[in-house]
Amino acid sequence: MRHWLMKSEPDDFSIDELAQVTQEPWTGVRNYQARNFMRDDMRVGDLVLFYHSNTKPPGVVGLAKVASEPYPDPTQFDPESKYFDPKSDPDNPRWQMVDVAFVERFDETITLKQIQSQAEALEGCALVRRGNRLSVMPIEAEHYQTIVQLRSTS
DNA sequence: GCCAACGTTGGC
DNA sequence: GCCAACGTTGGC
Repeated sequence: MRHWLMKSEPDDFSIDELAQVTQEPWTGVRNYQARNFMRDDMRVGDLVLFYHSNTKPPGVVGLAKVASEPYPDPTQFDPESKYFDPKSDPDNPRWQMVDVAFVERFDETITLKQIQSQAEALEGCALVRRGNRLSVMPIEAEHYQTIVQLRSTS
């Protein structure tokens, strides 16, 4: 099983909303690298660190899991959507995504600051690399453990 | 609000 | 194919 981190701005879609709806299509990813991870590498049941970006404080706020095979993101064909992509061909959709299911909401956010304090253990982790803007990224199993263990030490 | 980092676009 | 201009992300 692989581990992932998926970012969302809580104003857009938060862990609380995921907890309410239980499962949600991960629409709106418009970055090829992030798409490729969802399309090519995710498997149903993979665990996901749910990350809130552009908020105070940014950090991991809970756990989710991959809940579907990849399929075309419908918002790319919806002219009313802010994710509409007029260049995407319906016969060969450009953007694929997966559904994500709620697993757990943490009582307290594991802040980016806490995560960065583990720089040594997280060597090579995309999340702590400089200038990283990927919204979907793989996390090594050991790094996943390092991050989740920050729950009890906070 | 600022700005560094990075992706995309388009002229050549 | 290069690269400058521009747009977006996201921490601070």
